[in-house]
Amino acid sequence: MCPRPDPIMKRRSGCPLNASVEMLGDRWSLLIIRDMMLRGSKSFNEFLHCYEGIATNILADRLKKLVGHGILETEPDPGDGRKLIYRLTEKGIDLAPVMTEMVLWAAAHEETENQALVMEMKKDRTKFLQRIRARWLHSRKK
Amino acid sequence: MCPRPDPIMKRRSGCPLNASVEMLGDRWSLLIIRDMMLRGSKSFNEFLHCYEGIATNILADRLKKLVGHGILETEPDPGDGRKLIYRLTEKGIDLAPVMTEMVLWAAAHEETENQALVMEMKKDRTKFLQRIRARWLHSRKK
DNA sequence: ATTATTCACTTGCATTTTGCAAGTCATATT
DNA sequence: AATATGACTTGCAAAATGCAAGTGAATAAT
Repeated sequence: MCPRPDPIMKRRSGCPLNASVEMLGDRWSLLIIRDMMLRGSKSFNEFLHCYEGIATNILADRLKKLVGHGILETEPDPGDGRKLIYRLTEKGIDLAPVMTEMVLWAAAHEETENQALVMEMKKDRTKFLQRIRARWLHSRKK
Repeated sequence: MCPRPDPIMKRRSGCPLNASVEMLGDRWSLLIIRDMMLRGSKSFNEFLHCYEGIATNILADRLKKLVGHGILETEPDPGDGRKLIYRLTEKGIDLAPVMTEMVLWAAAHEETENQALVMEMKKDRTKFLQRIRARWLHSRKK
């Protein structure tokens, strides 16, 4: 009885950076989260049409893992029985600072596009993060 | 003549987050950088004995890629001809804020160890980053 | 009411990456 | 001269990735 839902998920180490890397250290997870935060993507098809072009099987796998890690949660679309709505959890939206630092780092050291976004982040990091969180809060209240 | 050394390295997209993910989005790169920043590791053997246990071929590959991305640089050890000294470049040490946010995120949402480090980061993020950079500056002046 | 389309996935299969064990080879140490 | 160390390669099995082509339920069009 009462089988603990997540007894000891074994990690390579207890280091917090390692925990992050095991959840997010691949070529797609953070891009999915980016599309949710910045473009408001929330369905399989919207993720599928991200600029980088993820394959359907990989996307399905990553969504499953992100939900499993409590970074995303799902809800059936009330207006369309085929659709599933994906949303960032609190834990998920808390990745905004990570994403911001990664964007600013690359923008500072590589040739990248979307300078408008970078400028907005650089100008006032705190305000930018507040805006992302505010949009998220707004989107989740029915 | 004059073959441009890095003419157009093609990425999946020009998004700065994608650039970061393509350089750092795997299960080892950031752990190597962590060991350099926090433990002062600087040789192949030191990286090899990180707690998570990386294999020699993967380590060699990651070091090569990190050097290729300008995140690390090497220098032969003046005292021992077998040894190579790896050091973080300016671009590499600039990853400190990324690492910090990833650590704080995992510490906030997962069960992790090394609470001393986490506390130090949380207490005063700016001061923590300054200390890391100061140590790095000190280690690189001969 | 039937047909076509959309949506969120699976499945099969080839390619690539990862991981382990065992070399290799140039210094260093004894 | 013999042994050990440091930084890698190499071979090979297993896992992850990527592409194309399904599948099956729910909706939209005719």
